[in-house]
Amino acid sequence: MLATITQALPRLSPSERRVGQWILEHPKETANITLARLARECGTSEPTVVRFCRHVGLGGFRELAIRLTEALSSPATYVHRNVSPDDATADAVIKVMDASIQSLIEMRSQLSSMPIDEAVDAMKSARQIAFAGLGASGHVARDACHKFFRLGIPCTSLSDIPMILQFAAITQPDDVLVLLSHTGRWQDFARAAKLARDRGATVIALTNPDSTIARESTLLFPCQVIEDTSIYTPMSSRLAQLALLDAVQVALALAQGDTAGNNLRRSKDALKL
Amino acid sequence: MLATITQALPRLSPSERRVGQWILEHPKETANITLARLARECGTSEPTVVRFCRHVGLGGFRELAIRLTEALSSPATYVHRNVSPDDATADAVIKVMDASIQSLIEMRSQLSSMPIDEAVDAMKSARQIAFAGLGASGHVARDACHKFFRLGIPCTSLSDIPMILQFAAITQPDDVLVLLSHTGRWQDFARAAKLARDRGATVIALTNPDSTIARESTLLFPCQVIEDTSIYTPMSSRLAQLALLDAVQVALALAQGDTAGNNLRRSKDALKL
DNA sequence: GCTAACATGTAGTAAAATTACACCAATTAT
DNA sequence: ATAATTGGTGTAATTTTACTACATGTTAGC
Repeated sequence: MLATITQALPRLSPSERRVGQWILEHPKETANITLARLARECGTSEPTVVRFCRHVGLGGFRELAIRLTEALSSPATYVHRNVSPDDATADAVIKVMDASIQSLIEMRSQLSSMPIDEAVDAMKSARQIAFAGLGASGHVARDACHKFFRLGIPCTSLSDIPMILQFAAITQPDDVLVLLSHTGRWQDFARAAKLARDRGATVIALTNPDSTIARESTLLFPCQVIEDTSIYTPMSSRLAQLALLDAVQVALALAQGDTAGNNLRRSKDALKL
Repeated sequence: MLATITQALPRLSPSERRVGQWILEHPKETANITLARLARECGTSEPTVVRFCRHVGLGGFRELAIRLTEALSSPATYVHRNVSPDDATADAVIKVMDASIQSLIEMRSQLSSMPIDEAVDAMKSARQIAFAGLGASGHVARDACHKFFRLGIPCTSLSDIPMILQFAAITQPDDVLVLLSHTGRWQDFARAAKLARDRGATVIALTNPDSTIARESTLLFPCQVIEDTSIYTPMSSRLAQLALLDAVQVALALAQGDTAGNNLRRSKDALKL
């Protein structure tokens, strides 16, 4: 959460930035402050504070308190530092690992705000599930497809724009389309989301909450991008997405009960030598 | 906090006890419920809930939410526990996440014993790199391929046995073959490793150290499999492998110096809109 | 110099938490 | 046995708090 704020800081307006800075300086107090007091403390007005919350991907001021206590009580040990060319290899490797761990820890602390139950509901009764992603997200999509199909649900993975759009155009109401995008910038994804939603399908997005795709989707799993200021930094958020999908898959398996248990067991047995 | 409530339970009045019990049963929901709803949920009135809060040593209802999220998000260690069918969804999801985090932390602690520098050396001067994996590891292989090729080195990913064997049979001394296997059991992989090594190529294995593949390879990155006693447990080691390859890639980029920097920058720029 | 987009604050509204008070039941004292 | 007292509980009013709609000012672009 604190990382999200730090990262969002530069693209905020002056007054909102003051709010963000104050929070970063007094995270503990912010946990149980009142909207009015925080506004006064930052020399601004209440709506500005609320707008700030929205901009960092929160539903409102109330959520800020929750997210913040969450962030403070989870041990934030693996701090993200950038890799620079003069790092010794060992240092660099550790840094990369730490960044990965950190992104998972952050995701963990945000799990409670994710619509997992809703997603599971939609998937449980789905006619088919399609996972769509480009580039690095394409791998995630394929991985997810491979994972979910073992539960006995028809799955596809789509990794180019034409296929995604075509799929969206012929969805049925009980289809589920899962969109994977780190930035949420691809306009065609948003178009696909709208298409599918208009046809009654459930659109689940794992993406930047402050994006078009997020707005066009039925269910949103916010995945903030840790902006990689260093070109060496890999996409740790990719790992987080994978882990999140793991979690959803397990939740779905539990919801399915015996069916899933049997399917999983059979597909594991098939690999035995 | 939850302990405090449990402890206070017997000395509370009937209606307040109902409140306490409901909270203990639904701790996650309580975190962002409203006073009115909680009262209705427990079949009592709002003041009773407030009185309950006072009785367990809190200043008011608002503090309850804070203390509760604190309690829920604080478990310091990410211990791996198995998922069982009667877990509430939220619990299961947290467990899966914890398992993933734990596997990365373990990998981090073993980094120093891994032949990263040797691997980087081999890759830096490689004519080409091939990543081979089946099933879940196939996705890892493709991901790695996509990642390393941005450094300007010719890469392929191989995800079926015949292709892997064929590739191994025609390798040249400055080729690198990376084998990905969780269990290390596939005999054909070991055969491929031997073939390639006989032809002078470098064989890097990310696998179970106690396996044939491990013995046949030039460089070994030991990846222990967290034996999944529960069929619901997903392959967390997959994440660890991904993260490890991330780290190697960054190490390689640093070793390449300017070349890598430029290549990375160019491939990132190509995605800009 | 005008328009459009954005930033920010004012004032109002809805909702949520808290408090004051009244009622009832059970127990105790007369 | 009945009146009085106490603890528990809910109703309704009050206050606080978060949020929204709107208006004003400010900056950037044509």
